Amino acid sequence: MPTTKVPLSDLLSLVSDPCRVDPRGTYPNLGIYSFARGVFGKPPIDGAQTSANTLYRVRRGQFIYSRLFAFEGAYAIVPEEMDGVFVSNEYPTFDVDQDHLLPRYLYWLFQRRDVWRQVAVGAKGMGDRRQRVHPDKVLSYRIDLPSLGEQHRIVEKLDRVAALVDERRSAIEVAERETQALLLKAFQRAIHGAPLRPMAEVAPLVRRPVEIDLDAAYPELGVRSFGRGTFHKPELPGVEVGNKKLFRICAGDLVFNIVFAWEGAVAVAQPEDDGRVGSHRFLTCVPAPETATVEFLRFYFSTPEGLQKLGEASPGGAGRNRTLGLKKLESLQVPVPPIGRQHWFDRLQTKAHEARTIRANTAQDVEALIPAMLHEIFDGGAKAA
DNA sequence: GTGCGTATGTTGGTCTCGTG
DNA sequence: CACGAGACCAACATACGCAC
Repeated sequence: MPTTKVPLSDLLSLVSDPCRVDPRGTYPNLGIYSFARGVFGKPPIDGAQTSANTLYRVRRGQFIYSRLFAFEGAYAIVPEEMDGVFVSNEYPTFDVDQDHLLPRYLYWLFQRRDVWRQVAVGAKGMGDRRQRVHPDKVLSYRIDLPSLGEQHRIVEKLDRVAALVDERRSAIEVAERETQALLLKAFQRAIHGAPLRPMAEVAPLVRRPVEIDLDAAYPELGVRSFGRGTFHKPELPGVEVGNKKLFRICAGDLVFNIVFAWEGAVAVAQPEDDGRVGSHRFLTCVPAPETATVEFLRFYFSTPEGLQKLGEASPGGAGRNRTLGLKKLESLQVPVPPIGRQHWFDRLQTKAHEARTIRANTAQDVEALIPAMLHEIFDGGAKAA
């Protein structure tokens, strides 16, 4: 590219429009999402509540960032609808010299991780997990500055592709929801008219106590809420087990995290989970092969009906900690259609899962498109000197 | 085993104090 | 005395473990 590098200080000027806080006033407020995902409205600041005595007004088209989160891309252009909104002193704001730089071009430039990283190099803050970025760091960052016409062309191109990506993304989301809805419909058909039987008969509790060897290590298994499956916790050395009882988990177990079962902490132990252990908070149930399949039951506990039953079997009100009662689980009634119908449904689940994997891959490709274009446009050709 | 309180981790934010 | 940077705080999610 036949352009020269220009420091942002030639194009941006740090501005500040301080307003003394009036305790009788309220001040509309904005925040900036990390990863350059734009601004968001925050609840207005109440002049009587806040301890700040100065707030700063921002104007549309200004370039703004969060000093605390610049390292992870909290940069934005103030949109039309946020004109005149207030921010604290943690949000440096700049006027853009629009005769030479399109705000939208700057927006696209700051979509790039590379740029965040380069601007934040040497950022202040050692002991703290965060690193503030000083406005001088931003102003001294040097960018390629093509002509306004060229900037227009680049912005137009990126905006066009971004719109397509958005379209694609929402199409994927729609397909995802549709699959889920179809699956639920199919499930309801599968259980239509099926008898209800207690868990104790359908998938009795199977506990496999572990003898603790002080020299051994015990890899623990966790179950995420909201049906998000299992996860691996670090190994627990035998000496650290203390008096906690551990139970072995086998692939194919239906595992309940009893504290969070009511919000969907139910999963099927996968082959890679086999042999891991869980505390007494993790219940493992094994379906009787001729009666029920584990995936069928897991699905039931992800439906509104199944979750409601888990909720009813989980008393307690210590915040989100609601322990699923053991006896209550054993007597919990689940629908048990003929095993053939369950297998039919499980095949549908497998198909749906495959479709979801394919969509996830497509989604990944789609999401990679913009970063690839940014790379090509902003650092194709000449390397920074 | 159960129910419940509490510890710990994560994230997004403001406060305040030492210092040049 | 303004400002920068760590201290501190709030809200929430997750995990632990005591006492009955």
